[in-house]
Amino acid sequence: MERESQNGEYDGSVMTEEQMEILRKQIAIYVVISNNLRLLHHSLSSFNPLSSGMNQTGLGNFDQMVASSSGHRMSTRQRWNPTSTQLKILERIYEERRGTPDPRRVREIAKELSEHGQITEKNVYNWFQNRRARSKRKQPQTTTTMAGQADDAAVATEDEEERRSCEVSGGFESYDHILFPTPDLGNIFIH
Amino acid sequence: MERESQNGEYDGSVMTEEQMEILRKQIAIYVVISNNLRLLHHSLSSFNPLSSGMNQTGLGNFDQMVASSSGHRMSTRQRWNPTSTQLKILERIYEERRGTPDPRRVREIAKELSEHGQITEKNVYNWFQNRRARSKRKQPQTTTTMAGQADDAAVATEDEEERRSCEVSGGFESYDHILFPTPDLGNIFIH
DNA sequence: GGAGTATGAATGAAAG
DNA sequence: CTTTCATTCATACTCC
Repeated sequence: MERESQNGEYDGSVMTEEQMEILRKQIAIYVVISNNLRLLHHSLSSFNPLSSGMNQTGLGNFDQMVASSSGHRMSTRQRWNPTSTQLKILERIYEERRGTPDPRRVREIAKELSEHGQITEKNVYNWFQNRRARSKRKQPQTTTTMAGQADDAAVATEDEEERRSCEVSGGFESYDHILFPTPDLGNIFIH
Repeated sequence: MERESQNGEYDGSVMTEEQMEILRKQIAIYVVISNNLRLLHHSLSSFNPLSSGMNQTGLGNFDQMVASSSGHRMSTRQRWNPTSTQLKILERIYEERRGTPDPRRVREIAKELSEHGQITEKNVYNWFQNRRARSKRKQPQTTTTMAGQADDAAVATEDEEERRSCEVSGGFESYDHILFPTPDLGNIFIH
């Protein structure tokens, strides 16, 4: 991209709607990318606990954010925490049968998941309990539109409820050229 | 993203140091990219305020993140922070019904408080949760100097097999709150 | 500008 | 099942 946007150099010109749309899409993509990277990095950390010994340093913020999962802070783990593999399996099972956990099924699941780390039936049971309970409360998550108008510090943020699923991540592959660009940040913006 | 097989088969294979290093670099790059995008978007917003009508494209809401700059302080606020008015009201409500986080009244409260700034039901809910939890912790441990930081009594449970996976997921639900967040997208953007 | 602290948010577990 | 509690993580704010 040849615009000098990064420097805030606009020389008077303002973006067209079309350009804005492109920008929005790019931003959207980066949101997904960033998130995926975060998750990836995160899971990698758990797969390679030895890496905690190696440089937590060097990349600053991101590492810091992720580092907490591999720091030494976890010496006092008393509460079960699913491994990434376990979580993935749990999520998948949850997707299959969104219904009742089924006491018998719980046993099976626990058995299966024990292959990937310590786990008890109770853990599985609780997980499903929480999973369902919380996914239910997430619906009315209608972000209360806030009207800026206040004495204190109102923020007039337009906020419409839009619940479209991850359609963007679907067209993810076509952005490989974005995903693995040269470190030259000047070329971030395509075209 | 595709490096983890569906069945969670990972056994011995772990990233090499070199691969890790590459990953780190890529992540680092995206950290910068994201940050730049955020800044860019921020400046664009001021150029084209009309964009607010379309910005809620269903992805992480950049605007939420950016919008916070119009709050109290100039600092970009990623996480919700009650305005003084909101806090005052919250405290008052808390005093009224000390033991009741108001499962159903949360909505009312959120509605009311939205008059005084950005807020979601979740924010209100969390606030009461924390308020109660922390006011309770203060009492018994009066003058416990170290307060919440020092974890007393290291339980020192079984340490073998330290699973430090956190909220990694392969599922969708798990990061719905990131992709479709309540006004807080802080996880992605680090500063 | 790095350490310490206050607090918003996430979540496993348990109570109701 | 629903609601609450407890613990922990992450961040922002403050102060030196």
